[in-house]
Amino acid sequence: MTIKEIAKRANVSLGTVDRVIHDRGKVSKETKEKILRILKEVDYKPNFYARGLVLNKSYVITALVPDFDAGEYWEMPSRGIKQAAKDLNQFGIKVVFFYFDQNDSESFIRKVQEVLELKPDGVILTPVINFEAVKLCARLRTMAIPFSIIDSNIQNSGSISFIGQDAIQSGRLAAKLLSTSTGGKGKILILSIKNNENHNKTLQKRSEGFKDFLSQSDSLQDIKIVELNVDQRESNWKECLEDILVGQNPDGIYVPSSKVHFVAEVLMKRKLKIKLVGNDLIDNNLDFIAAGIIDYIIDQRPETQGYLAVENFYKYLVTKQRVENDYYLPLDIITKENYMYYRSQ
Amino acid sequence: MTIKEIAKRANVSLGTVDRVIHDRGKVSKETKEKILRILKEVDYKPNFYARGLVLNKSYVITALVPDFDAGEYWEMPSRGIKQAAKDLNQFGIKVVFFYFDQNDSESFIRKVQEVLELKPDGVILTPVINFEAVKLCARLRTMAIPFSIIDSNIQNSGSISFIGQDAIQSGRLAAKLLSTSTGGKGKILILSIKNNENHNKTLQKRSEGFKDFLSQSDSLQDIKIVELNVDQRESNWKECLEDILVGQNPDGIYVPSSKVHFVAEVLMKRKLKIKLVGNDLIDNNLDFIAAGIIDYIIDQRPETQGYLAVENFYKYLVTKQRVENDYYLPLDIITKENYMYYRSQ
DNA sequence: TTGTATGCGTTATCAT
DNA sequence: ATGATAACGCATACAA
Repeated sequence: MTIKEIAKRANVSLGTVDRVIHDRGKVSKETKEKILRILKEVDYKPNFYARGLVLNKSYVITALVPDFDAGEYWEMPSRGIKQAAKDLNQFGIKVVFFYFDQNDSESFIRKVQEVLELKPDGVILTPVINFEAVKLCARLRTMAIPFSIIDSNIQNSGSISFIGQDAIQSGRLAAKLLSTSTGGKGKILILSIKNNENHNKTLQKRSEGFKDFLSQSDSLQDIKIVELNVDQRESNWKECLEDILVGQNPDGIYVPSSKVHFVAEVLMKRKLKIKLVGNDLIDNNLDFIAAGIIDYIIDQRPETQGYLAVENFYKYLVTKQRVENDYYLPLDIITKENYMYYRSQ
Repeated sequence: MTIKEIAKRANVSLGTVDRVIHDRGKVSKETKEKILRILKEVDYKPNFYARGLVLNKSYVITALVPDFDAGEYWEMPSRGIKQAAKDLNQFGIKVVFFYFDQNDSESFIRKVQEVLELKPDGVILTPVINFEAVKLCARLRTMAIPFSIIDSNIQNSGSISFIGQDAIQSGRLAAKLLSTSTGGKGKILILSIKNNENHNKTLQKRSEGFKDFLSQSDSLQDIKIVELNVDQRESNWKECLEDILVGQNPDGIYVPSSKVHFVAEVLMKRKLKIKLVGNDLIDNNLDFIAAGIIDYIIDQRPETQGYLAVENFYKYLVTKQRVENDYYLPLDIITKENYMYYRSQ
């Protein structure tokens, strides 16, 4: 059903119908009501193609994400964002990337400046440098630029959506898998590998969930937990790591981040048979999952997170649909027997 | 870059450019080459909206799937297909469902007749009634109607794509999870619940993969496997099931289908603590996963399968993109700690 | 308050 | 072999 046909039905011109549809006023009450009635009756849906053609708008979305080396975690959201940019290009969606150094607040602040100068139609941001990210949210609100947050959330940020993970539940899940693997007993090591003070919120929540799970289960009271950190800013951190693993010799290890491959490396080299659970099916972890050195990876689809963030803007800006506020992605359990079907979804 | 602009560059009218783009001939060799060169130079991409508007085509896709009661497996693919039909409606994609009784070949044959009479632009089919499905593929090929297969595959069918699961690997994965849960030892029961002779190909492959995994692992040679069937066509099959479970009293049970909830029911009722692994996060299994009665569910995203099948036709028919031939979906591992994020993806 | 005309980019048809 | 033009449905500027 087209506007023209509706106009004919209502005995008015299509201009009048259009004014009613867009609520531009200048229509008498009676005709407005009549047209509204017909519109509802025929369940009028504007022709997507005609609408897109005449509007011919394009939208610039900026993606403010940490830079990365190949194989690292932040490559994944970037991939998803790029793929979505490609798929949605025909609808006028353009994505401009701004990469910052996650260990350097100043670099984030500089990139924020560049983003704001661009006056984009939407911003995708990652709250890795939390304090500055919160400030950015406030500025975007006053500038009336819609934004969405991926990875981890900022409460009451005013974003159109959050797309990410439930980090606490991720930790609980890890605890379930690891404790099952060690037969519900033994010594378990929670090993955090950090390289700055900024983005350990997620690590912290995962550890919390992990411990919570073990403490709440009556049958797992025999498990002994040891919590240790390794700081990548120390020059000898790799030796530290090795010393810890050999010295502690636990039955299971949980690394609440994508850096589990560093541990896997040591286990392989030293031929240590220790159950190992970590996060994120990044390239660096892939071989260790395939070899069974890492027993389980918990993955929250970072690629999909990036993709959905862009797609959400498409829905929000182009099709004017409402978008979900909070979008928690599934916590995928990945192991030697199913990892091969998890790449490039 | 529009056709008009390209025409100006080439000093011809836009009609000529159009003839070159669509290779309709009636263009001199020199001008054709010149235009082709410019087209490549500017990387011309037709405006999606204008194209859609002027073509104004609509496509009818038929979905030939088994009927179901609420909460059963086949509800999932149907849901995905419906969702895709809704999302892609604006692009002229219309889906017509034909539900058949999976225990009655005749009903399938009747529905096939109806499908063919409709002369659809595409067919989505499920090879549950394998023999008849193979015949249908042949007829669709001669009628030049593109079709795609979901769930389980038919070799060399000539489909534009297959979207489904790797059933053997699914069985292997189940074996890994269940054997880990029983501590790598004990008695394990493979329990198939059937109600016809048609669709046990998937069950068979899963069982095969399951046994294969156990036999190939040196450390799992202590595990004793018992294989049993329950036939739902017997009036007293529920009692049979109960007798088996109580009589065998195994350490772990693998039900290679979505019907694992029937076993879970008995375990709950009889308060039996037996490790249980099955397939498909259908509504009927949901409460048992939440309660921890079912330890692991392996799910191959049946909803996504349906969605992708329709989306593939959109790509194939509307945007004329190439589509993937074989599309194996990830084997998701679902358990008490992560099931809540797997519904309505 | 209402109606009309123009254009968006592509396709397809009709003249030349 | 080439060019001109109408049509798709919608949005909008402008005329009445």
